[in-house]
Amino acid sequence: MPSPRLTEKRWSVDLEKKIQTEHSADADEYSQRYGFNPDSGKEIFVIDTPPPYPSGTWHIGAVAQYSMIDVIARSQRLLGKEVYFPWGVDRNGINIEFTVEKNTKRKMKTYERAEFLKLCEETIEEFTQAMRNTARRVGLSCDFDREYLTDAPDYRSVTQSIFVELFKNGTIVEDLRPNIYDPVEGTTIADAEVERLPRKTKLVDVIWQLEDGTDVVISTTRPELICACGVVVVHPDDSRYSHLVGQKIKLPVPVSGREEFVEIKTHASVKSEFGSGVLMVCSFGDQNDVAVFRELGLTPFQAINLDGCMTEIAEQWAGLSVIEARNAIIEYLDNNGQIAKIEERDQEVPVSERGKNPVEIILLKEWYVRQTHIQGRMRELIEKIEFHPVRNRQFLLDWMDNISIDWPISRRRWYHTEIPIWYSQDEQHIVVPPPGNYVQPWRESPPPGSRVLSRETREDLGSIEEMNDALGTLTGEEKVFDTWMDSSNSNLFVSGYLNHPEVFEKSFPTALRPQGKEIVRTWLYYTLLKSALLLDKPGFQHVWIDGLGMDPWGRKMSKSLGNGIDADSVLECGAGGRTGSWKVKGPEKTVNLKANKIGSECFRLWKACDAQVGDDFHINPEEIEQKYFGVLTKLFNVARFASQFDVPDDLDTKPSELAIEDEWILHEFNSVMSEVETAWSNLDIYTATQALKSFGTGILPSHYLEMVKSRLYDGDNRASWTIHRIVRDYLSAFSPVCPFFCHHISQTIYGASAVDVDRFPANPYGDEFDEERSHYLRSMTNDLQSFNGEVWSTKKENGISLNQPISGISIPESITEFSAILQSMHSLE
RNA sequence: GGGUCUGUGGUCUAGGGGUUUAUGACGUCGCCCUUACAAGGCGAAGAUCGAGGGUUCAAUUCCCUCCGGACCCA
Repeated sequence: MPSPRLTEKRWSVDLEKKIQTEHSADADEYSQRYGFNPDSGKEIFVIDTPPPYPSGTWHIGAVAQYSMIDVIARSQRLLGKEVYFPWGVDRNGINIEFTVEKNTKRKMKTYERAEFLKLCEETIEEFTQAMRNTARRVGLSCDFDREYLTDAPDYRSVTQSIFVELFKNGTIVEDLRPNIYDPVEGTTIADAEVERLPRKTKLVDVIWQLEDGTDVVISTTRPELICACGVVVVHPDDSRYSHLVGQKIKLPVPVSGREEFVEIKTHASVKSEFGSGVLMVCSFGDQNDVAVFRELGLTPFQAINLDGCMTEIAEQWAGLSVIEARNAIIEYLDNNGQIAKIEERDQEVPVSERGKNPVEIILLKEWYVRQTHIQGRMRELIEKIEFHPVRNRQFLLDWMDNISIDWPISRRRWYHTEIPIWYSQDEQHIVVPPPGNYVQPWRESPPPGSRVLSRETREDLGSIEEMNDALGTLTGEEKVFDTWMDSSNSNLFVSGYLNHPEVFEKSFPTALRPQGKEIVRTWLYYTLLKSALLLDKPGFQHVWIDGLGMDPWGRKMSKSLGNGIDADSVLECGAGGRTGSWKVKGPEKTVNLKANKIGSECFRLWKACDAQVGDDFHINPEEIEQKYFGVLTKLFNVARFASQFDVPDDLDTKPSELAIEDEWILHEFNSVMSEVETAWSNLDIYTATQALKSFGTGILPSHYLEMVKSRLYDGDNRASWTIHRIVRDYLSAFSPVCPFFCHHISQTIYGASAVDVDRFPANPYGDEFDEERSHYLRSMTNDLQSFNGEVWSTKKENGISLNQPISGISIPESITEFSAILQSMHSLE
């Protein structure tokens, strides 16, 4: 073999790492390659990448998903778009507060606020650095120079400006409403942040009495809320109780500062078969209570305070925690003979997603984004968005069907974006900063140019400088925003809203929102809501919703199950002679998975080939290696083989007199390439990668290369033109999936990197492309393949080695045009 | 408990009323060092298309029920 230009014997993870290091070594070269240049004149394609939340480890499923977003970014560049692939990190939120609390064994509220914020910032920066490394390692072609952090002043100022904008247009309101509240963490949370855990609860049948002394049994799991009971209801069709309706019933425990009788009414929400079929409605046991209070126009009581303790109306139980009060009241009722029965029940208790604390519904003055009024319009706007896969649009629509209350956006936490408001002394006015300022009202005065608004009418009354005297002492708002208030601006931020209006003009609606399906109800929904409220636009052109990474048995990966797989261990598997080994808890026993070499290219190839977008995918490192490392080896060898033959000077101009087998493979290649181009345009990674993989490991090496080997060795430059043209263009088309692999090979053989190609490779026939001729040649493919297979197996059966001559085999009529080459290929006699 | 999605050889996947004796890949088994590649080649075995009903001349495909998984909700 003449010496190949590609000198490495094989593809390896060490080679991959070397290429990767060189690739990011020169920062200028890197940003030339992957940076966003809005003035390039190309069509702009902005990707609203999901800013990951740094928590110490980056979930391998998320990394896999992210690498596919990179495939999209790179394929869009290949198609000639000006791609902005941002690198953002979501760093606001209660998670990092918990981490700091855990690390220092001190609760947040025992700190000075500023001191605590500093601890959070330092801790999250460490986690962020680990994440940046993984992002580079998996080959993300993000514009790392423009990294955005959601806790940085530039990002937070956008969140704050958008809040002011929405306040002015009437979409943000302040109100005293029932809110879901986590008493342990001391903050309001949104519907979307509540989850349910199974617990044992006591269902208590309490004996109440009517005015005339008749006993009525009412079942409840929350006897401590009797003091907040506003009405007792039965089902309108329940004949057992119809005589009760309209009567008054006495609360079975002493209360303070309220009427001790309530009326009995009917309500359709009562489940007659539950307990005794008589229901006490309290402010607020659950969402249904809230609804009943609203429908019947009752005035709610405040039974639980911000610390999760009973208020004054609970009489002698005031000041006790909810649980203490429950036990004490059960005991009290029992001593008075007012308990008919107590039953242990399994119940799903609503808890906060982050703190896992049972939540309460209490009345609080909070800030809200109005959303119920705009659902219809949002549906119209969503119609204009293309979903990938189409069926995942349903997740969004289902969630929207369930929206019945506004979105509470204020939180009583610290490491979040502050609500940018100061209140005047008489509380009638509010002061908001001018756009472009990040403010911290809990420790700062309003910046110059701040505006004074009427708290009630939102009317702009003038600047702070003009109004200063009328305001008195200002009080800064201490509350902060729900983190989704920040992250739901990501598409606006990366598209240039407020900061780069001329870019925003060209790039909104944002070209693509890629994300996982588990955050449709939050990130996707809230982002679309913002776009609708602010701009009355759809927010995105495409939404790409991927499935989740599961363990090898299809279960969710979690710490408690012990079935997690660390992303870095897979990416580094095979580097520096290290192999990978994973102990993963399976459904029956712990399994030890082993692999010798994976790396980023193999990992990306696996995800691109093995899972359709939207389907959950099983992550098994053994399988990734077994199925896909060999593909890289094969492709590498094809290129290495080609690289021993001189590269023609002009690969762009097709020689006029090609042999029929050259023509044939070019047409086969063309047809694959047009399928790939279409697939890349449709964000269809699976189809593009599959098509390339099967051509590159199948028909190209097994049939074409075998046919033309001798011509190549003989220095036939039509054959070498054909193979080099195909390899070069193939690498370009494949570069989105395995960028370092393709970069290295193309750079070595052709002196130009496949990752820099910004036009999808052209059909070598150009204007002379003859559809009929193409069809005619490709119609012979099957016969060629089976003829070759037949010769190979016949030789084998007869113990003839493949390079020895064989006689008595005739070439089928359908492929007689290939007679000459087939004869020499197989040494037919 | 409800909604949405999903279930194809050991594993992963294609297809989506008849052209299917179900595609391809990996793995398994047998044979072969063949001048890029044993990280290769040739060949073989392996699936009542989750289970049960129904619609139809015909179901892996459509419908229903159930079972398993995922996501979401009460």
